[in-house]
Amino acid sequence: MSASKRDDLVQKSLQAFYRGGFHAIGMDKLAKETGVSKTAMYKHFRSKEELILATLRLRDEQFRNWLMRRVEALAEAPRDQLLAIFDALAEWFEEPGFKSCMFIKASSEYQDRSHPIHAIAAEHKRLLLDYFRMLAEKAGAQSPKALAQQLLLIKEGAIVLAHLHGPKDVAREARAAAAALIDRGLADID
Amino acid sequence: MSASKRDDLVQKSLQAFYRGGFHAIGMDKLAKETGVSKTAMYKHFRSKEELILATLRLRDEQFRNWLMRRVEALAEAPRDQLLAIFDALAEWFEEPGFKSCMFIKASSEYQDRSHPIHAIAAEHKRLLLDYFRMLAEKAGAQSPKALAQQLLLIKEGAIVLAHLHGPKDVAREARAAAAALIDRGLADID
DNA sequence: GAATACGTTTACCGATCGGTAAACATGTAG
DNA sequence: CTACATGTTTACCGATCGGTAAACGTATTC
Repeated sequence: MSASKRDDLVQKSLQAFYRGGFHAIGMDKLAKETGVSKTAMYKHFRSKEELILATLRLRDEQFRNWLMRRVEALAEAPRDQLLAIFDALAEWFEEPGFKSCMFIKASSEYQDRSHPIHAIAAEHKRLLLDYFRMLAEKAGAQSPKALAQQLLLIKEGAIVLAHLHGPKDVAREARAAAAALIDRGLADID
Repeated sequence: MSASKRDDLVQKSLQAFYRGGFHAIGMDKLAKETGVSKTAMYKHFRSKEELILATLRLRDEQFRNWLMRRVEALAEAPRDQLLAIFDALAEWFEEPGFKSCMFIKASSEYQDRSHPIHAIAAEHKRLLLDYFRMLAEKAGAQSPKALAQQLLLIKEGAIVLAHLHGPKDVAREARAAAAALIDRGLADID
């Protein structure tokens, strides 16, 4: 029960931090929301920072898993999968609880690149970049790295603007921009 | 002296919040950093939130002014000015103190769209969108609104990734993506 | 049943949070 | 010089911050 209780704590902390922010959610509030006593929390994690790191590791796994599964479900050909990224994003933006990206928010609250929380956020984006590049390679892009980076730019921008302005036009224009860049990145001659 | 002292407080608060984050910088620390006593601060602003709003209003003005002047200095033709946005961004990313966008960070810490701080951040991006659209119109884009939105997506993504991964490749790929979308958005036939 | 071990709750720590009241300068008008 | 207004400092408020020690309950082992 101990291992699952720890997982339960991390899962519930993840939701609380996602909804409320890292600095804004204190350990007392977290104990109340998760139903785990403060002392119990400090038995599993030595500090708030380590708990946050654990929630971010879980979120990284959850999100990338969700995205890959969704992309595979929406399209088969690598080229179409690159575009399907933005269909998946559109679905995410429409979810009721959508509140931007956990890692963008983490890097906003822990701004120093040397901070472990910032570093894990950067790593998450790096892994997404790797995923995009793999798809771009399979699709036969002239420069998979450049295309992946460009698509990641659009994805991050879309998240930020969907959070600020609502999902309305954002997902559509992100998809349109991505389609144009994919077309261009896969053309035989440019 | 009163008016300039207030401006001075806002200016110094802006720097402190930009470097440290909104929740992380308390009013005591702010008093110490700005050299203005806490009571004096509360004479000018009824609450921390109002002070934050004032810093964001100043930042909005500063940033949009800087961007427009820089774009005008870098290019003359509207089409080139659209691209020059990303040259200006590249310069910004290379500045020593660059730590993402104040408004992205504000919306990360005050996530509810109904919150005044979130709202002012959304408004800032809306004003940038208007500026981009005006340039796109002057450049003769087929759909100025769509092109402006796409360029804004890239800009926001670039800021996020420059903050997370450093300025290295980000500005270059942002510019390349923008160039492609501008080409496409200004073509007579598509 | 006594002793040991382990996880939970309760109560508490000093520091800091946002915010305020009262004491204290300082300048100006009569 | 007095009287009043203005602005600043000092000291303080209850609440909450991240984190901890000790009391307590419960199960296992001998």
